[in-house]
Amino acid sequence: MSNPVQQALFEGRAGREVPALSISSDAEALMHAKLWNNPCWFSFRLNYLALHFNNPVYGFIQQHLGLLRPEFVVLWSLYLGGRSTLSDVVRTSGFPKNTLSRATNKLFRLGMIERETDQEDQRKILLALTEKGLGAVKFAEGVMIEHERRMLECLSPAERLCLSEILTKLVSASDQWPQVIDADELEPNRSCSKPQQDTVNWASHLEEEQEC
Amino acid sequence: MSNPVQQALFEGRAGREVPALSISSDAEALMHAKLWNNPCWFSFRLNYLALHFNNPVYGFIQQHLGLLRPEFVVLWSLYLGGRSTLSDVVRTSGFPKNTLSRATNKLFRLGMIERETDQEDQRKILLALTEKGLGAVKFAEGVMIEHERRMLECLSPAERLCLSEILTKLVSASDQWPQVIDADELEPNRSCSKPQQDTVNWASHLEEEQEC
DNA sequence: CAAATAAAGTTCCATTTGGGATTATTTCCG
DNA sequence: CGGAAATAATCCCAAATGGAACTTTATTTG
Repeated sequence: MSNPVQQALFEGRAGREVPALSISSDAEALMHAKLWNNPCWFSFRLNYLALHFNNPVYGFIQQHLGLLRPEFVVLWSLYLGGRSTLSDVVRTSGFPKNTLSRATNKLFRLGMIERETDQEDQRKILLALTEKGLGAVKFAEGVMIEHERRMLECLSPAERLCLSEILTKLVSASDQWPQVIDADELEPNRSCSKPQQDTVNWASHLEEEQEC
Repeated sequence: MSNPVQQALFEGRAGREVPALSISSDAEALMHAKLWNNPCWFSFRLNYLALHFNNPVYGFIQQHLGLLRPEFVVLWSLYLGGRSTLSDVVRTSGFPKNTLSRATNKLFRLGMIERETDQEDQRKILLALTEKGLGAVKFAEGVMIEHERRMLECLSPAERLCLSEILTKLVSASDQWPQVIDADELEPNRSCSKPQQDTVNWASHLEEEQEC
């Protein structure tokens, strides 16, 4: 562990190594700072890469299928998981349930899914793709796979393997991460200038704000 | 390359290896399919992991600082990049400019940023953190770093180094990815059942849809 | 140099979003 | 068994969002 980058990674401070390249515009300088000098290097790059998948792909889906992201999320879930309830889709997608309920209604009116009340448990409504829904998914699937392929083509096969293994490890560990952060858990001695600061103070200015 | 996972990665089909574990609920089965049987393994895991950072962290920020995500994005940008214009933040964040314009107004009214018209170019308004804005960022920074640390603690130092290098490579290549996907680029012979299908058909049902 | 074009920010307004209450069904437990 | 708690899905409505038009200042071009 002689290398400063390895040292930083060991301490959990990776990603602060700065590639030496000349910066032309101000926006480039800002992007450079966000990418290479960000204390949350991992999360920022994660969001950055996710954005570069989502924007083109969901833009395409909206333009050519007329479906919003939550709507396509339902289709994709049913494609991968088969007949499922709305709650199952909610739990595996991170979208709120009323958003997906609306999405489901629209897909049903478009004839892309079918609904059937579960006779075992009449609270549940089982959702499934129709032929039309499957066609829509298949239509988008090619574009999604192709875009992902282009994103990954800069990596060697070994690097792709390594990435897959590491992301697998992260995803598998994710059930041990806190779903919600509450201030009580924060250890009081952080690098903050005012250690004993009241954590609720910040929000107190908001009540005065009405417009906008 | 004897191993089927390596073979899949070489062909760009990684992530379809299925860990043998027993599945209890339906939602778990669906999640399993999404994680381990998803043709877009990379993008799904990317979004999944990003969600597990964003939801807790922005939930915390909203609760304790009273700031929405676009508002905090502006603060974080100014923290990392120093004095910047709104357009620079727009270009490096992926949020639309009116959303960030509103965010900027709110931050200004809260006294968290200051604005100064650039005397070189009077179209530009330079934004900078105030003491109060810096305090808010610092308050959130500890929580963000801690949450990211917890996400990465399942990896060995070598794995963190490897992940950092691979994400760096991906981010660096991202300027060569298409920003937008148009159907003209699609090669006609895809694995779709109807190769000659009109790509615009799908959206044609939407005009009829009024309510919801 | 004036007209056309571009760029930075804001405003307008229709659409989308999501927290919380509501309804209906099922499960739990005394 | 029967009331309380839990679960599935929807509804209501205020808030957030983002496309497009607009205003102002700068740059390009004929």
